[in-house]
Amino acid sequence: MNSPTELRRSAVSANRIVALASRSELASVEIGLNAAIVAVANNEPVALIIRGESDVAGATDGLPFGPFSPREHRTFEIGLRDWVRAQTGVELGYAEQLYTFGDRGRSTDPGDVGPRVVSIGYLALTEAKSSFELARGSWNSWYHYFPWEDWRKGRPAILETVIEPRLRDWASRPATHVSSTQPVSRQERVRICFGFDGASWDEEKVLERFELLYEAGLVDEAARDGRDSAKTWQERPQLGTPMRFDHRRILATAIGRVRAKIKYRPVIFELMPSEFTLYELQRTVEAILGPHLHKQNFRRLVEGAGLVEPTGEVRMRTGGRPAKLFRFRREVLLERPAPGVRVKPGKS
Amino acid sequence: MNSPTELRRSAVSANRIVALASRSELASVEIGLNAAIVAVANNEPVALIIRGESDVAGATDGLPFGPFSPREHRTFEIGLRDWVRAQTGVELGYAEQLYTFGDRGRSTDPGDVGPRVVSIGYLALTEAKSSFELARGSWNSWYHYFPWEDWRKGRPAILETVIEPRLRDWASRPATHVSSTQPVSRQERVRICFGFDGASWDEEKVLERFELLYEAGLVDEAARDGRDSAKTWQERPQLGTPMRFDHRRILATAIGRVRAKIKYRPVIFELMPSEFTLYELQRTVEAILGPHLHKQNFRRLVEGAGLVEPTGEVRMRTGGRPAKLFRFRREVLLERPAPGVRVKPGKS
DNA sequence: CCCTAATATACTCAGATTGAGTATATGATA
DNA sequence: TATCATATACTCAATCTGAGTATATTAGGG
Repeated sequence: MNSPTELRRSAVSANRIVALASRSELASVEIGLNAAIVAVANNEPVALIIRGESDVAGATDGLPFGPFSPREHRTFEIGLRDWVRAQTGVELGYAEQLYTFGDRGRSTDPGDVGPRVVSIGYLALTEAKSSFELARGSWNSWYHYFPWEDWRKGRPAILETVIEPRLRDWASRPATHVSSTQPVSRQERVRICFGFDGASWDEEKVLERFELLYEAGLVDEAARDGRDSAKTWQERPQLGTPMRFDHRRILATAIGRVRAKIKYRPVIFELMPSEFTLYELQRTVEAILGPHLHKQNFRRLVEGAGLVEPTGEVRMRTGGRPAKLFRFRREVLLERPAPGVRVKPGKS
Repeated sequence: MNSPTELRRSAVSANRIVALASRSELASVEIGLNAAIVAVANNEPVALIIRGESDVAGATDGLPFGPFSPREHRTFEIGLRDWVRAQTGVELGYAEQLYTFGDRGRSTDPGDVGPRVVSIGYLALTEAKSSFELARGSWNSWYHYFPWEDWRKGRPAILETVIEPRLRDWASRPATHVSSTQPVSRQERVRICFGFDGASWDEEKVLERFELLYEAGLVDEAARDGRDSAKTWQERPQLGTPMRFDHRRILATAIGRVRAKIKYRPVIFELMPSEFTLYELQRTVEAILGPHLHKQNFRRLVEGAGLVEPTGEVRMRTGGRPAKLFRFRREVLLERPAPGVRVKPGKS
């Protein structure tokens, strides 16, 4: 088995396909880089938001956006760091590519067949500096844009009062396009994504939830893009602050990715100062993940995994017994395959 | 906190940045879609390979590659499925975006400043059909391209005999560019990626390992791209079959992603026929992950997680007691947040 | 100066999960 | 019908995990 059985009748060589790629129909694509720059400030998870002119639907907020110029930059990431620094004054720590967005019908101009902007979304993590140090933009809470993701005070009321009834309504209507590639019913998708009927809430499904609200026409972007589903609502509540272009979708992707990532990579420390107490670390994790964690077990986990080491110092005036200060043990990266904050929600 | 503190002095609006994106320096980027189409045939993990004309270094093998034409396709994925079907006759099951590759110096033509091809890599999983059903291309074993990843018969000898001495040599030489963004020494990277000095082997680090070999100039692609490190070797062994463009890098990314993914999503069933025995399932998982698993615990895990249900039928002529046939229980998707084959290697 | 509130840190314990073993069932084959 | 080879079932100890109680150490009020 596994012997290469290249079929000789394949007349079209890969070379010809590459040649195809040079034809004009392809040259009309433009590439932009979008950065979801995430930080935690005062236990609030924030993203760096640039306010621009209103789009046709009145949205002003957007993510930092920069052109990718092949001549200047050897890689996407170098380009990204460059213009983020130039535009906002922020020096990115950790950065990873998220997703490349290129769907038609996501732009402001739904019918366009002209040059399309393909945007490569990046997730970047950084320590929250004071807003006054920003050359441009501001740190806004995630939950400004995704109020239904904010579980820090328990299940957000907006789920019961607004989202659930409308999504159930939408799910009960027949799908416009019955597609065979979609084996799961609307009902089931709604149930799983939003944890209705006793299904559990998966904090990582941020994008799936946003996509569902978009499909159902319940977010402003759907109306702006002229989706039919948006027209079926008599009056539509505003679910979170809308963003320009498809930036809210990119931010949703970023939030989902961070929430998943801190569980298996020690990226949480990108958001922390160099020295911190274990409780500060826990609060930061909670800011990202949502519900509170069991304090004692969190400590056991973090220390047991060798993620941190005490500096020897303590922090006074904590309101009680002084807290030991810790720093990130970079060496874990060399010791364990995938060290992360593998936490599960608990009591207290 | 978290009140939007947009600074008024930000004169450059996001709109102007978007306008920038329309300038000619950006219009010169072309987009291609690459698919790493993965299957398992006779317990061998394979990818669909297209053989084309030799590149300057003599590499002929490549991944299926197709242009992305914005006019024709609403989304990348639709475009991908379309030309994969047209080119190879394969109907893709599961597909997910992997990564967008755009580094300069990765192309055949290192000094180019002209139009750059940005390729969006996709991972697709499919049930292995007979090679004769392929309109074009052939199913080749992964390990053809990455022999050091094949741990099915224990640690591959090539690691000891060829890779380790050369990587140690390379690691002991000073880095050409001492970069502050690279806090980990060459020695440490080599140790962690390849599991030397008692470090554990992480089967997911496929890309990291390939990148390291590339940096060290030990794979043919590095010589082709004119990397200095490749010139330092008197005679260079061929480490795996080279591929055209940066397709081996894309394939490495794909392998790493599948290996990670089957642990937390039930994608393994995309590679299986609709009915199978538990041992067949285990063999497929082993083909993807490498070392063998503990049989009894594997069964307990898979059944316990509700991933499969018996069909009631049995498969005779297994060489012993007949094996029950199972099918994938699609309902798990609706029950558990992230069901996958969370397996760890074991004995027997 | 001592008591109390508040927080940090330490220890305990039962139930669940996991690694790894042994035992039994059953068809194919000689 | 004995034996082989494989499938399947059961067992058990070690570890991990969720969740609780107990103790230490400061700040601040009287």
